[in-house]
Amino acid sequence: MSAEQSNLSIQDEISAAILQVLRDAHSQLNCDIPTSLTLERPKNRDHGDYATSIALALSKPSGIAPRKIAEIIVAGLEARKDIAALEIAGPGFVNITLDKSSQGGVIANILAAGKTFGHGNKLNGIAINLEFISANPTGPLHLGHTRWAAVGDALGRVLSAAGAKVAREFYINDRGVQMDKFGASLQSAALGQPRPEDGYHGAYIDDLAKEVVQANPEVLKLSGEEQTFAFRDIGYKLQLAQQQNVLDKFGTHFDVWFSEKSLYDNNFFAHCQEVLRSKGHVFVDGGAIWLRTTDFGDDKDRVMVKSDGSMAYFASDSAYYISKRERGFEICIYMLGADHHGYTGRLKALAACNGDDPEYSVEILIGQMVKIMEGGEEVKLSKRAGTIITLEELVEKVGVDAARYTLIRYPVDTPMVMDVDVLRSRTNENPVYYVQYAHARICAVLRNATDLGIKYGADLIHPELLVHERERELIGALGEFPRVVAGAAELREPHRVARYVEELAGVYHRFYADCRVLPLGDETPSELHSARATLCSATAQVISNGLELLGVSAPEKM
RNA sequence: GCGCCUGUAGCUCAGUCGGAUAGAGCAACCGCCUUCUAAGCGGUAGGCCGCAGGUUCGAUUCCUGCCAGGCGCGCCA
Repeated sequence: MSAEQSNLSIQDEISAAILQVLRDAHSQLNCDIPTSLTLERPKNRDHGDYATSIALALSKPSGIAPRKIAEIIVAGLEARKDIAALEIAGPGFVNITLDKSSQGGVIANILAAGKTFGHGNKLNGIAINLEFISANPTGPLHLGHTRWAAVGDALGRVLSAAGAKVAREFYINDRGVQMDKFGASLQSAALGQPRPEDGYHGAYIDDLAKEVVQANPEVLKLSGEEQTFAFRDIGYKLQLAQQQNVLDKFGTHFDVWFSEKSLYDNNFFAHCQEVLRSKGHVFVDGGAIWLRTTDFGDDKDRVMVKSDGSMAYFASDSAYYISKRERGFEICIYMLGADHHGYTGRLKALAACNGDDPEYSVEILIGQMVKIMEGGEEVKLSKRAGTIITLEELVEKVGVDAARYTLIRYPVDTPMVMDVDVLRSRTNENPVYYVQYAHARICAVLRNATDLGIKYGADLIHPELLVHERERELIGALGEFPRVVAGAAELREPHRVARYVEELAGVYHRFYADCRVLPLGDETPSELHSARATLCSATAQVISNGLELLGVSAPEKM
């Protein structure tokens, strides 16, 4: 139902109408007419509620002056009742001012759709595999993972809201020498021996080693390699559970915890190798088995099976990709840290080797570094992990909502600094509170409305009464939400939702300052009070829906 | 050397599938609570959108080159 609603939004209707006018004038224009058109929302209110520059864009291909084309558009729209004014401005912009009563439709849509307002069908039915975090289960999750824990989760929510079928996956790197080092580190910690030089040195290793022994005292009876492996396998499960627990508290949930090791069960890797071989890109050189990724633009070919018969990391990468495709995902999104951006070439080439269009089936998002400041200095040391601050410690410092919101509100391709002191503050400089405060404020107004017997709801919108500049601004902002969500999903940029919600909160605060919602003193309740309260409830709904997409709570009281 | 990312107000950053006067918060200054949450609102001030070319009706946005910073270039994982 939400899909139909967003299709029926007033701006979509008008842009469709403009395209129809242009198509009708095809013989005159004699050029290609675009298939879609997005109305802009002008910054300057003198330019109407919506504007389009399509006349300027079509001027060149048609050879007709832009103002002339604008006239055609205006003539074609003039009969519409939902448009109050049409104006041709500057070189050929068409400015559209909506009829006041037609704006009420937005409020009705919001109230009818409730939690699903903003959902759409832009990515309807597309099966997307969203892989993020993907850490070694050999220690606590740290800051580098934290950005993805927040952004990846939000992106998953946004993609789902746009209609995609999303599977969020955490790839557990539970194979290879890191795991063995981890086992050896636990073993030596438990036995009170010095840690291996290239092992893990964080303080958490001691605790974990104790836990392992406590849960399985018999490991102490083993010896040598057998004991190392026992520590590794038991410690791995405990550490993974700890990661899962922390993520759960952080509000980040996965559909699939995918074990790298499992790629080698039941000859799956052999099957993948055969798939790639059958497509002609596997070769043997120097006793190693390679994938010829240079066929598709990679810098160098990649080893899958080393000359000693052991598996290179890329073997897992390739098998994992094939697993995703065989499980029916058409788009595989990888969210990687900046230090892994060199993977782009090989992952795209891998897809091409599998016969896929890498531009479509593989998307790689690179997240730049996160730094954390406290007291004007960079925080580097973690008590637990020894070197790098952990996700858990960040949450202890600033709380889940502030941490998530701050991580999400910036585009991922720029490095960011989190200032703990700001995140603990409760003022304008802390956007999460700014937005949450707007929501709590509305809830307070609505509670008071109920106490005063002021009714509000879909049958009390009275759009003809909501003519104050601030009211029109607010209604206009509310109507943008579905487009913002669709854009965030399409561009894989959940931060757009955060920025929108901040904007909306600001518009609401200004409305609140200028438009009294509830009766003053012994003033008689009127339809305007109900209409404004209804507008408030629609705003609360949209703020709440926006925060939901970010995994941030929308408190009713603060 | 090659590749990816970044350079916008004093600070932290938005914006850009090319559009009308480049935005927000902080910091500075001046205002607004005898009635809905002041965790809020209004105002003043602050800009060669890194530099130089190109594309065009129009470039902060696209292209090229340069400068500066971050990151990466293993039969490691």
